[in-house]
Amino acid sequence: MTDHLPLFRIFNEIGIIAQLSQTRFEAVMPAGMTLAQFTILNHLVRLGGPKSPLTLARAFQVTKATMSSTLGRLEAKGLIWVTPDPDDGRAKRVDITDTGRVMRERCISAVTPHLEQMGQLQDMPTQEALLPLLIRMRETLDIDRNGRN
Amino acid sequence: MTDHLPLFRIFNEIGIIAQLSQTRFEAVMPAGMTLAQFTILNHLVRLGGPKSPLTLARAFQVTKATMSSTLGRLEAKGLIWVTPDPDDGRAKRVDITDTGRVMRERCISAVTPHLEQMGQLQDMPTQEALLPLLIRMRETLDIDRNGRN
DNA sequence: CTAATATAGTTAGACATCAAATTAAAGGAG
DNA sequence: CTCCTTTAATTTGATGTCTAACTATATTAG
Repeated sequence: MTDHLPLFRIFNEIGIIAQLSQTRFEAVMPAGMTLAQFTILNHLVRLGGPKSPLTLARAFQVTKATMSSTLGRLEAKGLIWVTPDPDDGRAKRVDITDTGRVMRERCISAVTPHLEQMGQLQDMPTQEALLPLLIRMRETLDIDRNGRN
Repeated sequence: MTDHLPLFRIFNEIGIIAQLSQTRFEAVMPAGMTLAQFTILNHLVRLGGPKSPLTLARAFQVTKATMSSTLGRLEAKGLIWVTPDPDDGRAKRVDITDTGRVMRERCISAVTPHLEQMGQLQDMPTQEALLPLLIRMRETLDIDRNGRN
């Protein structure tokens, strides 16, 4: 099987790369910060808050349960701020705090040099070629998925 | 940051694809079987057993602790067979059982049709182009890593 | 031979993740 | 207005994963 279907090998390589790169990121980040947590802070800064937990879950394609748990940790650390949605009694609104902004900056400062260094190991054309292929692949998986949220 | 470094976006896409594809696999596999567990069974069949836990950990680039935990579950289900290494009192030898072989076959049968269907959504040239790029990328990450095992 | 170091595995504690079940609120059908 | 269904979020229990600390055995230095 693994021999006949290149797709299986592709998924295999992707899984290993995802694991290795995530571990690498987290090793240089401020203590206790994970990629999942950073990504949420970054999203709130770049696209602007507030966002509902469900919106965030969809943006990162994780389940509501996963988002619930990660938001809980961010809130406990004072990096985000969660309030009830005044327009919908079921929903909440999540936004980044000033502490959260500072933490995001620290994460970026910590990670950027390593990212640049890694980028040099890999030539540019390779990177440029890779991205569109990956995006198409992700979209294919996405279209086909049974909406989890 | 995410806007300036293509490498960051690449890792981002890879992370999402890894997550989605793994979840997809596990949804169609026999109940209780995970990708990690299947991969170990498959490895033992394809390359032949027995292998030490450490050898397996290296093959999949996970820590010994991770391998220990997954092997524990496979053994509890009777899918593998673990014995002390007669030549080295610290080591163990892991091999697949007949039950394990049957389970591996069931996993392959369950997953293959889905994999083929997904392969058709993605044209062949794209797949062929992708794999070598990913392999190079993984090797780059690998060379640079601080050996975990 | 003994002491220091290295290697194989396990355990403990944390986090992200999922599926399934639960709670609470909103919306729609009569 | 009441009942049913849908939606937002949480909780529970499982898995894979990591790091750090630990045990036990092997190897190497003196």
